[in-house]
Amino acid sequence: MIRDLHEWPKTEAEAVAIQERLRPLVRVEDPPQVRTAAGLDVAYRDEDEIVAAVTVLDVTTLSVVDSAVVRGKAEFPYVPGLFAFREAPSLLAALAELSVRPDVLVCDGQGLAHPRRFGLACHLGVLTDLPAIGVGKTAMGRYEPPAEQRGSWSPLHQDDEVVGRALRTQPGVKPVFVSVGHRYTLDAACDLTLRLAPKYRLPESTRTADHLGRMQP
DNA sequence: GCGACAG
DNA sequence: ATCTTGTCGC
Repeated sequence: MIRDLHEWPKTEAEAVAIQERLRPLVRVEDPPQVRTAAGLDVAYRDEDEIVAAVTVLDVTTLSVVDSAVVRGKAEFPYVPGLFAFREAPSLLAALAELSVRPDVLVCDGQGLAHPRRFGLACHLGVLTDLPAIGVGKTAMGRYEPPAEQRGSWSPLHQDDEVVGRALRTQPGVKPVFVSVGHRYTLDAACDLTLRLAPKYRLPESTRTADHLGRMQP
């Protein structure tokens, strides 16, 4: 179910090699019916102490139906492009404590919108084989600002390909950056993001996970 | 040398 | 990510 957890990298070169090995396992396809969505977020404390929080929401009511929190240590430094190696171990531990298996992971970061097309959402999706999407707060690539109204979007380009979308979840507010993680399509990922963000810029799933992690003593 | 750089 | 005052809006 969860692969490669016992061979976490010690160097950046090992980390890149793992990304390139797992990258072909990403599948882009229509997701099955989504009734619950998990929001994942990590809060940072002192030095390398981190708190991984996961909340599972009913996509229709946006109510929290399950949650888990795990305190841990960052086993990898923050390196742009290798973000998953810092947060994924604790997030996977938190996911393992859930009693409800979510239909999709909504990750705080990128999926295919990544220099090697294997961001956090792809990594978590492949390791768990759960559908996953990435909803980031900053762009990894170039884009034209979408129209000001909620729901409008524009393609996010990296090199010469479309790796995601800049999606306006609230009128007149900076867009979020949506990309496929695993077993999802870009269209479906944007639909889900809009359903999860009826009131604020970020999906309710990441907001509740963020609050939960921040609340931990 | 200068700017970029998920969280 | 986190460090931080006041301000605007619901």
